[in-house]
Amino acid sequence: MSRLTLFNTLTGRQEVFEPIEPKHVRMYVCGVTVYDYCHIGHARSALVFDVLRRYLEHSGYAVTFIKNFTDVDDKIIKRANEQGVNCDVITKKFIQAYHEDMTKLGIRAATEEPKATEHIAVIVQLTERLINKGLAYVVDGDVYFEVAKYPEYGRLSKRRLEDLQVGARVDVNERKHRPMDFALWKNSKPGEPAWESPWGLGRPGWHIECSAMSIRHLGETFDIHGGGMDLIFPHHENEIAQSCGATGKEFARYWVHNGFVQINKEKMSKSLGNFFTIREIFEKSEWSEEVTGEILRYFLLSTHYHGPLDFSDQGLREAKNALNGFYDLFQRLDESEAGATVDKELSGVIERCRGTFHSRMDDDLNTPEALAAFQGMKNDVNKLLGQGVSTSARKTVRKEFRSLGETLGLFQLDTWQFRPVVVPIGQVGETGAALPIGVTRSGLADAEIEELLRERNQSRRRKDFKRADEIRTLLANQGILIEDKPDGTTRWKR
RNA sequence: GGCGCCGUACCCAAGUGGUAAGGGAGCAGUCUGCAAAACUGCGAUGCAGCGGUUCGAACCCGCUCGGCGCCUCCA
Repeated sequence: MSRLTLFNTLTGRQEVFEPIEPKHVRMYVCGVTVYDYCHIGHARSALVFDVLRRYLEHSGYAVTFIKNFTDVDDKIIKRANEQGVNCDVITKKFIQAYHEDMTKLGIRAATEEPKATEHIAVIVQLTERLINKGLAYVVDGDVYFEVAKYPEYGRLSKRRLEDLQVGARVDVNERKHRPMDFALWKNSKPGEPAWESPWGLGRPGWHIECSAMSIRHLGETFDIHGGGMDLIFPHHENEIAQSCGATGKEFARYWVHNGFVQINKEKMSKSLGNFFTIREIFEKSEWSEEVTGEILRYFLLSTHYHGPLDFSDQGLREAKNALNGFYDLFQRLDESEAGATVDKELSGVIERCRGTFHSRMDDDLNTPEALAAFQGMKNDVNKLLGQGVSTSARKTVRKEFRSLGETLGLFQLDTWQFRPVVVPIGQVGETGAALPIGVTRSGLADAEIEELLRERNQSRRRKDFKRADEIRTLLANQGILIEDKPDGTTRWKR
């Protein structure tokens, strides 16, 4: 087991993580409201918790990971009305889009991905429980949680009720006892999705669904609850009030929140219109889907999850250049060579990287430091490679990058080549159709490249460097980079 | 009005009491027919500013300046 520590928003401190069950972690993360495509901010949040989940598993825990879809909500209804379709047309479409985007990013599906609309009965039960306890009240088919009845309200977001009421916008809903009270159940208007309930036809409020689904899938008390910083208040504060109010037990023990993705130091958001969707970035990328996914992961993990992160093309380019170095090394590791003079030193290098990686990740998932550990191993291996490393030791190194990198979703590709689709010369442009993603640079088939390199090396042997350089230029124009090795052969990459 | 975050080299970014990781870009060198890659070297006497605590502070305390977030839906 690891000695993982996590920054817990609830206590405001970094704490040693100890799950309720020794070898089993139960975590819940607030997913997305499915009314539009996801942007990079959603990607960051999803990635952070994917990495947390993977690292816990890597550390020997079994993890039950629940991530919900909010599929009943004002914004969804609005969007459906605009398009003159049923809500489930909208939600189905964007749930599918979500899965597509996450797959491209290498983010694994959660153990369960429950939907609010499939938990109406549980939501109703929980609401009844709160009414019976005197913590909620019914007004004309609406049900509200009475915040004043939960004395600990504000303990997550460190706010006092009095402070909130001063500057907060006055709620126009006069049916509430107090402005801070929030809806558990909403009386539905005609044309809105509605379910039978003891209070008439209606639909659930936003916060109650997460309490209901997390309790349903993980129990009344579980280990980790996560989401973006913006959910701390009021969403998570309300979840705590509802859940603890209903069960009388602690809800989640560790609250983990990720920082925002920003554009020019401003929060990326729909209202500001300064957001990039995940699919837009993949579409615009000049690299293949796999490579683009890895660039994005490297970029997003190069900043600690708790802080803000400014999204930029330059940042992406730097991530790509950093990754180039790793895959250049992997290519050299694939080449075989006799000699094993420094194999022993190499195992020391691996051990050191492994130790650093774990201690840095244990420290509140310090992924920037973890990446630095990989850089260190890369540099050390590069130095040793010139001194004689056996083929089996090379394989061991590559395997180590792969297994440690798996936690971050990095270093899993066989080749860092920008060509999921090879379009032999002559075929490009004939169809006139737009090229698939990743082949914007077109390319030559492997055999054609090998043939040209054969000719070039013959030229070099004849000292016909003019012809040799012509071929280099020709290949470069097709996006092929070549590197001459000391033994007279040439390696190439796209 | 309340609560909170951030300010480290050209850029990105760790470090949060013991004398500034790492990456990207740049420059110089080794190697090379040339190139690429790799390797070597160079690069903040200083961590927004000013005070204070301390043997010692980027890290703790106070004030100031600048940027941002939440309090309304938001990852």
